[in-house]
Amino acid sequence: MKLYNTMSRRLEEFTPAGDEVKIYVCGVTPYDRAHLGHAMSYIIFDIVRRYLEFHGFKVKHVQNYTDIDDRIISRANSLGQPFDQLAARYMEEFDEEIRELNITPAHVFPRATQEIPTIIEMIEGLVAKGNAYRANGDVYFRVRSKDDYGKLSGRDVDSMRAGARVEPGESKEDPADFALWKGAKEGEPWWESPWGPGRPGWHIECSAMSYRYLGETLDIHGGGQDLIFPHHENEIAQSESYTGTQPFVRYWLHNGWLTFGEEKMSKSLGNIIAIREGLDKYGADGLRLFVLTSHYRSPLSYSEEALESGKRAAERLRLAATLPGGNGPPADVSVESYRQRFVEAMDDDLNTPAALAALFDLARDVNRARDEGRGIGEAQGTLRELAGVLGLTLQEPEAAMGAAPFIDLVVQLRNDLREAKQFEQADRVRAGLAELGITLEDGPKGTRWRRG
RNA sequence: GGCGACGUAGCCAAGUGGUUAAGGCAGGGGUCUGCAAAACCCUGAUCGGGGGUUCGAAUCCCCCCGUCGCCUCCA
Repeated sequence: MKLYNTMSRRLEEFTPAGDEVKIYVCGVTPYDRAHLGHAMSYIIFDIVRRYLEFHGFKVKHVQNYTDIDDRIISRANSLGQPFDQLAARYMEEFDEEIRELNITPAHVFPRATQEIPTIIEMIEGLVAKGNAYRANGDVYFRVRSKDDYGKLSGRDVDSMRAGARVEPGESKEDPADFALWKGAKEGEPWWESPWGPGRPGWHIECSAMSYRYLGETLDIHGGGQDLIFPHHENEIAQSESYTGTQPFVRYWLHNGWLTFGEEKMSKSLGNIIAIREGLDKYGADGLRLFVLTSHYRSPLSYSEEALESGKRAAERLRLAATLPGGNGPPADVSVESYRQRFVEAMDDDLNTPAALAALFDLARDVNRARDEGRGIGEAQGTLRELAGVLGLTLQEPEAAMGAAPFIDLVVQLRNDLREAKQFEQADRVRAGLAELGITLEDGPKGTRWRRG
């Protein structure tokens, strides 16, 4: 299979370096609710993993939590609660959302605050090698000590200097240098270190955690495109300087943006839709379909219409895959050619829109065969299997299934009315259920109901 | 200013040199149904604009118009 490598800026045939594929995905900073942009990114990397496993690769997947950083501290302070309590709350929420989104959990979910020894060890190594220096209570990475700095994002240090940010009180040698360790200010959480009390800077935690759990070289490192610079650029600088091994990462994968209208969906623009809201409104499969109808490297724009479309499309696949077929001769559906289309599409840098198109065509074949009363078990099995590779559950939303016996009872009463030709009464029952979000379908084998 | 992405039917979105330009949603017509729903059948675009290369371009080159992202908050 081919993957687009941000480092080389082209498609490359993927082969892991060892027996298992080592994947590190940059996780969230739990300072607020996660939004659909995050969901998009983690759905995409879930597919990377599922598809690698589909191909028979053994995968080790690590996804971190950066549970200490400026935003967490400032939000916690403004809410008047301990930073770790705030982070814990959002990590819990995120875990639950991941579960509901049917995203395969990483094998390891390390947290920055629990990796302080590794982080300190790495910083010490960088200082010892001359890649980092202390300044007041801080430690900075010396960008000029790595001559290929900027190779991932296509920047050179000189052209960056103008825009580099220097906070008051910082004493960097070069404006482009970045913090590995930040000395604690009044009222900030801190850990003891050789440079005095402080906390890790942004970037170093990922280098430390990926090193600890996956080693010097990762097969795949992923995240949103906004992480290319500075985050991933800096990770490369730290990791390669520390280990002396190149490359730090063999394949860099970055997903495009979720936009809201014409703008990027982001906290700072205040145009976010929370994952929770999306799940409640469109369901896990609906959200996933929405994400997958676009290629992962392209920007995807949010709109209610597009999400609604995803929800309807998910329902179409679900019904095709689950409604029973007839007793007739097995359908004449060449599942192998569909499987081949699917694999070809996915092998081509995870072309999920094309892969989905194959699934929808297969669904049409299934439906057609069902209409003819033929056996469709095999075709449905293939549909379910391939949809599963994309992480679709094809399950009905689980909410409110406790009402099922009552709905069954009402449906039965309505059918009594229909048998008595009391259609007006029967239609009123149907309309009433529709108001409650229950759709009825009268078929030759009786009445079926579903949510939506 | 530097680097990058994008503009395909009402909406979302594949395709990047060569059969009739995928698929989804929405819409219209039909079949089925007591009526619906679901499903099935039929139905829509020459690819931002202009020029060029080529036997042949949505797909390559040039110019123009428009949109967006990154340049140390960010999946």
